[in-house]
Amino acid sequence: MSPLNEFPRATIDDVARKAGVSIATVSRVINKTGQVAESTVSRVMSAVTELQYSPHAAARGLASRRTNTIGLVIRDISGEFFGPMLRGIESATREYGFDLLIHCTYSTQSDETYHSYPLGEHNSDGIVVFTNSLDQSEIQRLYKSHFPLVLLHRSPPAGLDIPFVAFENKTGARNLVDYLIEKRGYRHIAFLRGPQGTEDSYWRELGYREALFAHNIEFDPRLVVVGGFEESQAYIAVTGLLSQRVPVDAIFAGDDDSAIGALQALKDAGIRVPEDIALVGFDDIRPSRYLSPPLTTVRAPIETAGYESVRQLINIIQLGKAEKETLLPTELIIRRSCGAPD
Amino acid sequence: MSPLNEFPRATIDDVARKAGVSIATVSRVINKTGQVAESTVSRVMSAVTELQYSPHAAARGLASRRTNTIGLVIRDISGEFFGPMLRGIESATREYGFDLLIHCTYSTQSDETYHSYPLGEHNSDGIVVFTNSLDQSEIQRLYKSHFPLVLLHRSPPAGLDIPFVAFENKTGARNLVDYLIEKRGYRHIAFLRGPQGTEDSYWRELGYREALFAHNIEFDPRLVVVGGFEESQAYIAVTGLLSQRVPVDAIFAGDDDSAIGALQALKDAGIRVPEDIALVGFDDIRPSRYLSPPLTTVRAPIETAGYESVRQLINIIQLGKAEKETLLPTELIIRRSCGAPD
DNA sequence: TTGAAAGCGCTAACAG
DNA sequence: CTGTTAGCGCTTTCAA
Repeated sequence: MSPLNEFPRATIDDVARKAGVSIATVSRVINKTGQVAESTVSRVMSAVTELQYSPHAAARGLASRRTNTIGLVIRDISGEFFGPMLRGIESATREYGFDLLIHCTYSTQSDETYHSYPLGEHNSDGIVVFTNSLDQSEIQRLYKSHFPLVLLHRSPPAGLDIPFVAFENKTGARNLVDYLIEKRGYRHIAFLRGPQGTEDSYWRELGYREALFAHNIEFDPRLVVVGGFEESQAYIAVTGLLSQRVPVDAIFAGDDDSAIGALQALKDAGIRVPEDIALVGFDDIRPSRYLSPPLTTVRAPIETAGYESVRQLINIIQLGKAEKETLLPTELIIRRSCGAPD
Repeated sequence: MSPLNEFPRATIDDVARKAGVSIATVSRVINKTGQVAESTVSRVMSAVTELQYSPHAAARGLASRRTNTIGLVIRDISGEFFGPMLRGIESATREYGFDLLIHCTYSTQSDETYHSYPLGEHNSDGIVVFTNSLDQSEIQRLYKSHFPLVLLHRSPPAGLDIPFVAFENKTGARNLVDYLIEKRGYRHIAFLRGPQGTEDSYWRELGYREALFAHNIEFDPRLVVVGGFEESQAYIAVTGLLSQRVPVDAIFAGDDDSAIGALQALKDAGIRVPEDIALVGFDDIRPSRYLSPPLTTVRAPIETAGYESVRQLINIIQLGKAEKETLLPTELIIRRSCGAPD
């Protein structure tokens, strides 16, 4: 009936039979566990090749209580951020010989009969949780069951001692705003926040405020609006900001996506960038260098962060421990949008 | 020793015991297979909830001979193409209740003792193969073992009857070049090929040639150079083309990435786009609309193609059949780079 | 409508 | 160095 299994795969028994040994020996050879005579090894190996034998992952997992798989939980696949991040995650995963299972929590279809946990001890050896893709209670549940966990671009909920990986957001933002003030002479710098509760946004704003404070510039709440880390929302936010008639000579968009929306809003309002108002972003996504003018921003090591999160996770799985906190440095990328010469 | 299993998960036995039924009944309730009394169902369900039971994927797979997982094989994770494609793939996967396993074939580490097949009947119910991520022999092996397979953005090797999903590349290119000739009056149109053996490039070039032919423009091989679907290579190719002093009034870059490189080459050579030479691409990736001038291109339904490939694959898995060929239509996106008014 | 029991293919003691 | 054997947690006949 099922289209599967019309031509059954070779099993460990087939290999054992063909090589004239027991399945235990085959297992030893395949997994390089225990001593096996040279001649036996080669007999087994040729049987493996001949039969095109590949161990059945489920059987292996069941017997060894290890899945050899790590899971990635994300909210959805979107934006310029995702590709590089996954590239880092995948390469670490493969480098350490694990498989990669991906799960998006976007549309939680609630027509399930029972609350199924998509990723967990039943199908992976540990998971990387991206920002707020999993709610607090689920993180807590996994944590309490001692399931290996690493958080990417978010810190753990209060009281939970879970390793996490993030950018040096505050320092990056601080350096950027310092530069705007010191080298380019701006004093009325607006900030475009990310969505409510985004940690990245929180720390970037803190860096922004610190820079203002360090230069004796009073923080003006009217200059902080919500750009939502997103093009269209940023457009609206900046349009609104301009209509307020508050003096603004530069805009720090919390991320490059919102910078793109901001740029459009400025252009549509007939404002020249950077002559009338300067614009800077954060992340250095692909389109940023192609904008007119090219965008000054802070380059975040997105791929490295992904890689590192998996490395830490595998440390937990294999050694039982990892760095509690991995903060990756950023780099200031100066382009024309801040008024710098080409 | 192992950090795992310090707090063992609930098994089907635990649930059965707590609900006062046999494990067979629990299985029936969970999988909605077979008749179970209303009252029994609710007893089982509350036991499940209470114990936070989640079926062990490996055990399930071993017993049922189904993994409930589909695999994606790609060469590497790169470019603007990847994100949207994966979004489509993931959403179909989730919609049909399958898990998604990803494998990159980029650096085939050959230090494996035996040739391991990363994705196959041992860990997935079927796989989607992206372009040329898997060599012919491996595709053949899987095909011959009747393993469910769908090819994405490539057609099957000769003689193998494998369903595939792709864009209407030829029609898209044909429409684009027709437009350049008919509406914008260009006659000396260059073409930037993709890497050797790329099917997308092959069909796009065919559309380009058809359009020339249909308008009695002789095909000039000097106008076809290799842009490699990549920024830096396209830069070099276009720079070389310009130095040849062959008349060119428009460039059709085989994809948008190479269009970006071409644009830079033109600018660096002091050539105005579109006044001196027009430029068009294919794909409509994110940066294209932000270039100066914004890029005329052909929008390809990248996400839909991903979605569709999984849908076809699941049809094979569940019904044993699928469309042999799914070609998705493209859309002409006119922007300033081809000389069109804003 | 329910339960008993036989595996699924493999790993990991434990013997030899 | 090698073989025997007992499960891993679940699905699926087959009986009741």
